[in-house]
Amino acid sequence: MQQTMKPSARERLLELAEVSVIQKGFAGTSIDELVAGAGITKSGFFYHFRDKSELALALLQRHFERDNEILDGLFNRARELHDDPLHAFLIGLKLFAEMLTDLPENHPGCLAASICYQDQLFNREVRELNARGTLTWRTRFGGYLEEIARVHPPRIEVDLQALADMVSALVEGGIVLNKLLKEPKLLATQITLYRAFVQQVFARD
Amino acid sequence: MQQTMKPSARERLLELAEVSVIQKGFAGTSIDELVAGAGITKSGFFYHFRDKSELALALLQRHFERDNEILDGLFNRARELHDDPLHAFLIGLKLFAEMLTDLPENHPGCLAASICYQDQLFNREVRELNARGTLTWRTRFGGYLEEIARVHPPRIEVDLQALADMVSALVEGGIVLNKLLKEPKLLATQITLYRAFVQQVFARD
DNA sequence: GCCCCGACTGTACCGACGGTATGGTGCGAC
DNA sequence: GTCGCACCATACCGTCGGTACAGTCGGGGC
Repeated sequence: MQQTMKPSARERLLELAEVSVIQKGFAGTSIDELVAGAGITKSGFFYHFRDKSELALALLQRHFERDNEILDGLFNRARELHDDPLHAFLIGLKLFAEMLTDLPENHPGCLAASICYQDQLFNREVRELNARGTLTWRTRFGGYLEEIARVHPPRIEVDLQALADMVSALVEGGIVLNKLLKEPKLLATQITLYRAFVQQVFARD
Repeated sequence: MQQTMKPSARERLLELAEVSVIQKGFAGTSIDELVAGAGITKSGFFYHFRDKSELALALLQRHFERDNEILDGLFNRARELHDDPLHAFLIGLKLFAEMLTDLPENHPGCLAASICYQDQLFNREVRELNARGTLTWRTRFGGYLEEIARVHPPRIEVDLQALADMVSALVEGGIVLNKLLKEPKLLATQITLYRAFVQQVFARD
């Protein structure tokens, strides 16, 4: 009856878990609930995942991959629109802010922080993947900024790595503030502000 | 034997809970563990707190109070050191950054975000207190910035409320990044960067 | 001296949850 | 035809948050 063209139980579990974790947090997402939703039994869950940590791992992995694809898309497109790395980056940030207006919750930062704040629940592997994901952001934005700095020497002295980390911090923090204050535009506004800062740092005039 | 000048079981519970929550998160802090540490029984815990949410409430309240005292101390002292609101604010931010270098974990933002990411565990009261605490920060920094803007008209167009929220976002996000990457200076560096931004926005020349 | 009250203790129990164990089944590939 | 993947079924464990309720002990008021 219910086995039409099922996208495999594992996929269904991940899909359900993603939605639930974003809504209710990882600790608030029970295995029983997931298996009920996926129409399988608890044994089925533990066939696919050794434990809940392994589910978190798979979820994080998926998120980071999608995340990188999206960011690549945005900033590569921005690069096509403008030759100068600074202006391309500013366009990219604008696109990024626009994207964040639309999907304020569906973000890996959400997952990353959620896991970070309950990290005693998870094994080393999960924590390491989480750290690697964050380092990817540092590398990405650090790279953009260094490229910019070579063409446009900064008007004030700034630590470029810190300026790169600021994106991550604002996204993570913005998600928290958004959740607390229920102002969906907040995240986008912060990125826009960051954009203004970058402009101030590098733009001559 | 062990009842010397006991600071009341309730106080002991709060003290233990604070340490444990910061280390292991709220969900990772069990009531059994707390009562064992405080040398009382589970019944004793539920005598003082209706449930775990009420413990969170008390914890948050304590944190926000201390937090406000500390920030008042820093920025009032900064104000004594300089008459101009901009320079006083910049001094205050420097003091703030220095403070964050020392106590990177013992921060209410940590608690606030920890609760925010598991908010299905808590009742409305806790969530509202959490939101109020964040609004306090917005009001505080928004006030400083408006005062500054009256004396130093911004060189670029910025939303002052967003610029105020940026402090909260950077602190919350900085705590997450610090936890993930284990770089204790990260938070202070971000505040220092924010300071540079504020300077760029308002300083003539 | 008595009684009440606040601050607990002690015991027993509940349901939800993560997780383990173990054996069984349907079905497609080879 | 048999191998193994993708599950199912059942039963059970420890931990945790939480409930229920009776009992205890010391101090202050009367």
